[in-house]
Amino acid sequence: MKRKAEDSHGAKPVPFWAMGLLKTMKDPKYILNSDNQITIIKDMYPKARHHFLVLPNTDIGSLKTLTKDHVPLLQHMIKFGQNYVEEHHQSVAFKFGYHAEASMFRLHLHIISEDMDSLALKTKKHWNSFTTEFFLNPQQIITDLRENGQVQLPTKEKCKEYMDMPLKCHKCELKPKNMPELKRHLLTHLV
DNA sequence: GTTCTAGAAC
DNA sequence: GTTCTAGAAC
Repeated sequence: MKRKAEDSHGAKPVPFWAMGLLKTMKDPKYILNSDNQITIIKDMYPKARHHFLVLPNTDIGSLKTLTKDHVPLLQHMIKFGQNYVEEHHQSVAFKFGYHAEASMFRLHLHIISEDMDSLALKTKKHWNSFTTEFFLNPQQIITDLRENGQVQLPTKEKCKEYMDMPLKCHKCELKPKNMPELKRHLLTHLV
């Protein structure tokens, strides 16, 4: 019998790259602002002209480990992000949200400008992670915690369904046949 | 998460 | 023949 990529307890090993955010949030080159609770950084591979991440300074792995006690922190993360973009990018429209399944360790709130104009935006998965229900409303996360004490996450199957959805423009009804067509089309929505 | 690339799609 | 995507990465 061949051994799978699991340790003796059956837990999946965390790949080294999944720890990347912990390093990035300590790198002055990427840090935009911080306080004693949270840090806001530039995403290393921005999927739009402006793409930031707000992370708690304490060791919160993901949405799965959140409890009611985290509600004030989560509210602070949103407010901190709002203040940052209002001060530095006043005329730019942003979306705030969490990925239902994050690849990178350490909870992170995405703040991404609505242009989606970026060389690093390459795949259907990239696109659907910001434009389908895979992208979770941060206020809904807080509501879940208040009402249920935990976050209501879509199942693994639902997440795969969102990732596999056909491409659709987030600003109009166009359904491009592939990524290059989508990216060309996005330019027509730029101001 | 990204990079790389085989083979599918065109 | 070229473009494009999906899956492996020891």
